[in-house]
Amino acid sequence: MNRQEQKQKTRQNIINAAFNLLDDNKTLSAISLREVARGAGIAPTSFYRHFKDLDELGLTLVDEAGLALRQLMRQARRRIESGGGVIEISVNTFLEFISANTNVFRLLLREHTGTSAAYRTAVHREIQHFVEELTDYILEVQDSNHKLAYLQAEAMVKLVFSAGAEALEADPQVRAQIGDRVKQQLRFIQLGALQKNT
Amino acid sequence: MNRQEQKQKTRQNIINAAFNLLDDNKTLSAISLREVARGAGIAPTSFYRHFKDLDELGLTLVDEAGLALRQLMRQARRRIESGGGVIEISVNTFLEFISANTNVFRLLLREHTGTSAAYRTAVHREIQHFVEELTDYILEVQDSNHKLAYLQAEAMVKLVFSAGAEALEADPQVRAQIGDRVKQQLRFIQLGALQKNT
DNA sequence: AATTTCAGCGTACATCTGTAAGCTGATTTT
DNA sequence: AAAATCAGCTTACAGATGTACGCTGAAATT
Repeated sequence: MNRQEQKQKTRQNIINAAFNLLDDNKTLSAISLREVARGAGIAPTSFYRHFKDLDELGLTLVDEAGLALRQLMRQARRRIESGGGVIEISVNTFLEFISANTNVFRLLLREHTGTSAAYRTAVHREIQHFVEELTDYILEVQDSNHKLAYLQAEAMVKLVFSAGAEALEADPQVRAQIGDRVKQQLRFIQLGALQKNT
Repeated sequence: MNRQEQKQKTRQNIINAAFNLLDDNKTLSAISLREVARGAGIAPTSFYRHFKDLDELGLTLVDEAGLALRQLMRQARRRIESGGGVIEISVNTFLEFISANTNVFRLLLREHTGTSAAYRTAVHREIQHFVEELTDYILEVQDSNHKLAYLQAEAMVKLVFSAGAEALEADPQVRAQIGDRVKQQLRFIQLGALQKNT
């Protein structure tokens, strides 16, 4: 194994260790360097060979979470193109994402209203990207004006994230109910926005 | 001054100190006993004369926040009775509340998605109360069925809280824009729910 | 007046934190 | 083959944390 490869691997270990710490009711600002090092199987001080700061690690995690979010969007779009109700498929895809990447979503959720301004804005940017993509999509399929479409998209994303927050702590069975509920609410918005437009 | 009175006063000092610590990017789970004691002007160990735990203090704070939320609802209802658009007045009242009780709202917002399950459910309960009150109100004025009204109320509350989160970090000028935006979004929901009903 | 209660204090300790300093040994470069 | 690099280690230290223990003096009770 290369030296660079080895370093990359350790770096990934650190990142994974940090994500795993989120399981245990931790915020990014609440995890400690030593904990992370322990989880990654390295000495505390070795951490500095990879990150200048815990903050730098934190921002890296947010970036990774954002990346996952974009993959989620791509997947949803692909599924929609192969037919099916947009709302139905989007919500399902989102809920699957939450089940598969629990800690990634947890991170986004917590840091969105968290204590670090840097993390907050970083997460906000990712969500904003989400909103903009949805706005474009609405403009494509729904014939509306940009401002209206944006308002609609923003409201929808907020509701979906909010539902995701609930789903995070619920049994799979309850999750399905949460999904159904948010789907209906999204339809309210869709109907309302359409009516407003005409 | 009575002994009891003095104790009450110190207790309030502790509570105020804790609320003030939220200013400075702290979660309930991130504030330390010693910090609080320092802020309240007592020795660290004296804290235990008033609270068993930091957790006990935390739950007390959540309770106080819930109380403030109910007062907010009462005020909004009173204003609505003296005439004016429901959405308009509700959102305005809510935004005023946020400006006047910044840290109370900050607390609710942070702990709602925070790391302590106990705080989360405590906050959830308060918000749920909010949703139920709004459901009843909708049923009064809008002639709908209970399930639909509940869905509508829940969506509205979520959007309002979400907007509140944004407002919390914005200039007063931007706050007004946020208010306008959420008002429009609430109208989407209202329109959509009405249409769905008929 | 004598006794009990108890809010608040000071001291003390074990545990955790971030990080500075310098070493080691394998990998890479020359 | 010799030299340089550098990921990871050990040791060390100064802070911060929660909290156990026992004291004090004023207020409340008897």
